[in-house]
Amino acid sequence: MRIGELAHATGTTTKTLRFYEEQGLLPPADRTQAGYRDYTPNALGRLDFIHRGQAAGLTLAQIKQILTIRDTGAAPCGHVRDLLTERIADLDTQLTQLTTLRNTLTTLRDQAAHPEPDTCSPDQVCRYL
Amino acid sequence: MRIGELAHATGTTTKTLRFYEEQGLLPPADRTQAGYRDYTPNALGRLDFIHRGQAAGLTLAQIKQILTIRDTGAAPCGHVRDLLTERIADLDTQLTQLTTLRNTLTTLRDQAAHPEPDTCSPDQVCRYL
DNA sequence: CTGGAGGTTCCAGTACAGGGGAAGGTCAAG
DNA sequence: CTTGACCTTCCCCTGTACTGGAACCTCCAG
Repeated sequence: MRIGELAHATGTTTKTLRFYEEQGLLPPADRTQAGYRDYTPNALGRLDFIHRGQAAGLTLAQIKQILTIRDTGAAPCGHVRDLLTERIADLDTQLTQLTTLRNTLTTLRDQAAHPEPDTCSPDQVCRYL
Repeated sequence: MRIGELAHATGTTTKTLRFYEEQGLLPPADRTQAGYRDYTPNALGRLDFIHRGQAAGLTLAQIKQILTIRDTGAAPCGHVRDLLTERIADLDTQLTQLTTLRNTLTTLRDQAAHPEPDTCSPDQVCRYL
């Protein structure tokens, strides 16, 4: 399977696949005599996994960690669970912060709905922020 | 007021202040005979505003828009209100997506809490993701 | 044999908000 | 007179996940 086919089959681009290889997410592909990359169907599953990892908000570096564990022959379940737990904690922090920010901004905007430009000094730029 | 004092007073760094000047967020400061930047106290209010804008999640580019309007002599209230509205809509989108993701990840992690490594094929890398 | 669609490598750039550090000028204190 | 703190400009680097383009090679159809 050539790089263009694989890209098409997995909904990505040849650029991205070469990038993943360079980053160590995909093992160096075999080459044809002409020097073309020649992928086995295994690459499909691996790319699907990468996409699932990204959908879960993992970074390529984290996905690479899992793949590396898998490549040594071990089952990465434990590490995956830890990463998911960490990611969920991050999400909770982020959700809290964004909710607080949303409340603050809503209050500010409601105040700005009745502007009194005269009470804004150039120094503070804008009373409503 | 020299750049170091201003940086200290506003809790930032000289690097950042020069960067803001370069980006057009701060007007070019006056210079002493020696070529040192010499700030008026106005810079304090302007920097506070920049920090408030950042705390609201605005980008430097958006903050610059507001400052440019203010610098032409107009009150930027309307534009600020629009930016806040836009920002709140972005937050709502983000909150929805993150909440959905959080639910998905929680389900995945709970499944991964009872790992059955044998049922994970190397091809799919990990059953739990 | 030629054209076009693929492939190859390598270099550079995107957005974001700065940070690191070199080479040199300035100023007040000791 | 020198030391040290501060200032100047300059260019490159950080992290993230790619994307664009140049110059060149290879394969297949007409």
